[in-house]
Amino acid sequence: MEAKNTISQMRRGILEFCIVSLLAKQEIYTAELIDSLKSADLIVTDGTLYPLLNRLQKAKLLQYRWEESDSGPPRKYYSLTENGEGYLGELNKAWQDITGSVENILRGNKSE
Amino acid sequence: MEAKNTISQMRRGILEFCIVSLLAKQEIYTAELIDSLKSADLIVTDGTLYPLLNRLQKAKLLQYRWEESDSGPPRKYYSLTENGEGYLGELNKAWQDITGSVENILRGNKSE
DNA sequence: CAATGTACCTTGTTATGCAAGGTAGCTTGC
DNA sequence: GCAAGCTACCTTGCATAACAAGGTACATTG
Repeated sequence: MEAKNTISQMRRGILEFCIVSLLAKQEIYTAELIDSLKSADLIVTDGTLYPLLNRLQKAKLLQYRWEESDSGPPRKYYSLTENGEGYLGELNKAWQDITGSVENILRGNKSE
Repeated sequence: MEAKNTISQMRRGILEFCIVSLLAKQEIYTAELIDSLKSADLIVTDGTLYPLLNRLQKAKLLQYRWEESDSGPPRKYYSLTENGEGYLGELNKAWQDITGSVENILRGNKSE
């Protein structure tokens, strides 16, 4: 109800982190990416993913190659570039910082 | 560098969760809120907070009362409404869901 | 009564998730 | 060999929100 918008907000940015993490493990194309995210209970549509992947690719964090399919048009298989690996490191650290901050707040570790 | 935008994206929504959590513990006004968030390493400016607090208050999740100060103009002390308590429960659950999803992805618990 | 400081608020910019709609390649059935 | 349907990729328009910058008002202090 009230929380819906905020909860999708919570997922922003985290989504990119998850995608980069998944791509660090294996080459993957968009539909598979959506399935992987869905099995981790992060719902996304392709209208969200394509712009995001293009953005990361233009930033040289991702690369892709075309691969033909047995059952339809060719697919773009994405993977991390070397820059992307470093970027993943930054995101990992940021994620740990954020979960740490949230835990501090929930536990009430205030400096007063 | 590259990660800056995404890292602020990560904090979106989480910020609101942290604020509601802090307000669940005690009445507090904006400057104190900023200090509390800062000691948990979540940097925010008042240009972010005022609109957010007003939005939550209009949604009847927060209430406030004026209190005079010894050293300046009066302050708005915010606290959770009853609805706000329920909302905090929703946000707590959402946060747990999200951290769970991220852990699944990082660990590679995919259903394939 | 001017200067300073504190507190609250608004406006404009930018980023991005998402829904909806569009293009094109490939297969299947006739 | 072509129409229909599926799969994959991409774009446009909208709504939301963090943030910087700038503004108003009240209180204290010299």
